[in-house]
Amino acid sequence: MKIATWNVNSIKSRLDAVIGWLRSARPDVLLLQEIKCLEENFPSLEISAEGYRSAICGQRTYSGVAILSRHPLEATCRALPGDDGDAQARYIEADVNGVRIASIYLPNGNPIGTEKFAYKLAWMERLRARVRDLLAAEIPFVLGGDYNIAPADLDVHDPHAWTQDALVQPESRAAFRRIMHLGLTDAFRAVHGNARQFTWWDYRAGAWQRNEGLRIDHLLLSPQTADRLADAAVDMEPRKRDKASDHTPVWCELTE
DNA sequence: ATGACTCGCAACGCGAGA
Repeated sequence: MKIATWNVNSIKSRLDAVIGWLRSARPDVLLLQEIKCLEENFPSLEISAEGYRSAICGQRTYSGVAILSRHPLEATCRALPGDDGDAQARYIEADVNGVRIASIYLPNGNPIGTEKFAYKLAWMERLRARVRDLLAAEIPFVLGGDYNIAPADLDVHDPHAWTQDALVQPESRAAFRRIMHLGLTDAFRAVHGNARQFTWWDYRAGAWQRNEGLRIDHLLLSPQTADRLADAAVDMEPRKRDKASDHTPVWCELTE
């Protein structure tokens, strides 16, 4: 079972790229972030024509997440529990082939010291509670998405240049570790050890051409799915194309 | 360089992203 995640920075602008990647990479499940549209405007027909069902959590202009699946999927929730007042479309969860799968768009949190940063940390605490509950229920899961966290300096092209950024703050990284320490596995790291590999490159200043990026998109596996981890990688091909998203897909393969 | 691009909105520049 191949599960991938990709922040597409608008599904409307990236529909051809997504369809092309579905055809070439043939994932069983593709998690999308920043679809930037309401559910009613999501191109479900075009996606369906490629053989994929979809579950959508949309909003106007910003954010928005989706789960595409070649297999039947049943949405289990369309918001991260823990704050009924949180209207941002950043979390959707579904069961596919006996695996609970979530598409996550974790808040960016910049600038640090603002309510945006506090929202990020609070959101991460809610995510930790969700992970704790899934583990307690012994539900096998894969939580994939744009975590907006570069877990270590290895995941940052120039750590010195990023010291004031919410994506690398000690509080951000500690919150990420609190989640990981519940017993999760970072699929890319489990397969590739300390390889230096980014998943996002700024559109500006030739960051892509200079390979000046961050590794902020992750697939986090529960113990039962980590047992089944056969392979994982970052696919750089979509980032090379014209009109690319600033993120590129990350995928993992689970044995059946 | 508090920059640089790219997106949606529906402005005819702005906010947000990371």
